[in-house]
Amino acid sequence: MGRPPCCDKVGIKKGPWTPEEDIVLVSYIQEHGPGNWRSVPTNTGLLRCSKSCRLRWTNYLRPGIKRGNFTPHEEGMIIHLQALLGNKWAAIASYLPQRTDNDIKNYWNTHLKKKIKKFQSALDPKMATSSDSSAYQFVSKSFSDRKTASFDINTSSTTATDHHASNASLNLNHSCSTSASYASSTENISRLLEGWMRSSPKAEKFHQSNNTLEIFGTVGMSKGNTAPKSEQEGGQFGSNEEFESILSFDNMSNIAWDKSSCDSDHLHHRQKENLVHERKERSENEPPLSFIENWLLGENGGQVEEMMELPQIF
DNA sequence: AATCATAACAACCGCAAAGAT
DNA sequence: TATCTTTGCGGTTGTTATGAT
Repeated sequence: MGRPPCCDKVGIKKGPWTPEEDIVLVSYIQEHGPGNWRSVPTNTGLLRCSKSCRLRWTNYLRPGIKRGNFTPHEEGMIIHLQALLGNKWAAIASYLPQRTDNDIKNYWNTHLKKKIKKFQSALDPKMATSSDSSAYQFVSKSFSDRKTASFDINTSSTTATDHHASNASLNLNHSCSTSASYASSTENISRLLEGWMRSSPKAEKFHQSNNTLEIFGTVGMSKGNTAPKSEQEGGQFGSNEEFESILSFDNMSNIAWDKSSCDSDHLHHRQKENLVHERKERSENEPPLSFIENWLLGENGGQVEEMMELPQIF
């Protein structure tokens, strides 16, 4: 006999939360702060298990959460980070302000995985069948192999692969569905907490520990890695070779990993440690991923937007 | 208009790590 | 140190909405 589920008690409600339940939960957290979830159902009268309450708060009711409509920038971040970290959704979420791990995970599973698969198919049907190739490896290999493709997800037209084409472009114009109508009501509930988040020391502490860092304006290419000049000329690669030089393993392996490259004052300590830890784990078995790491950890503030637009494969 | 298929995403489950006692 | 409790995480499922036939 296995372990009984946490919510199998008689009278424990499951399924979608109602606005009324949300209000009860938010009101309670507004007063007591998040945490001690075990006592929440008891103290609020909610017929929910503690886990459900925590999840509802974390994924929906918590202030500052952005729902739906992932920007191309965010898509790029997710793809890069997934390639770098794997399915560490919590770690990935820590780099995306206002997004929850659940949201990112769902978006990856329902959107990005398909897009990448489609892109893989367009470039190399054989690679597309290989389930263990990460997006990063795939992209790297593709460009190392000097294969190019034009791919427009928006029109669902995949023009495979003119091997003589000079430019690679993949316009993943996201086609996110509109947010559920109920989402807007949770936004309203979240707004109720804004004043509380500003005024309560307890809430402030919570906010700092949970809210992700606004890294977009603070990281970019490290000093050692010069951004392509075409970036300054409008955010496009001038040639396939230039693009390839950014993405190929050969080039990346020339960039030595150095913990000191993490030393941006702007980067959250935990994020640094996460990446350092991940890096150590991978370093023995895999080629360096220094490019992406430097891109994530570097100091060229304000260039990230441009960087994300440069490799338009994503 | 009805039915079926697919997409999107909210929520649950079980495991593991961290923290408390 | 050992045990118990709490929390966090990732995989998976269930429900609803939307589109196609």
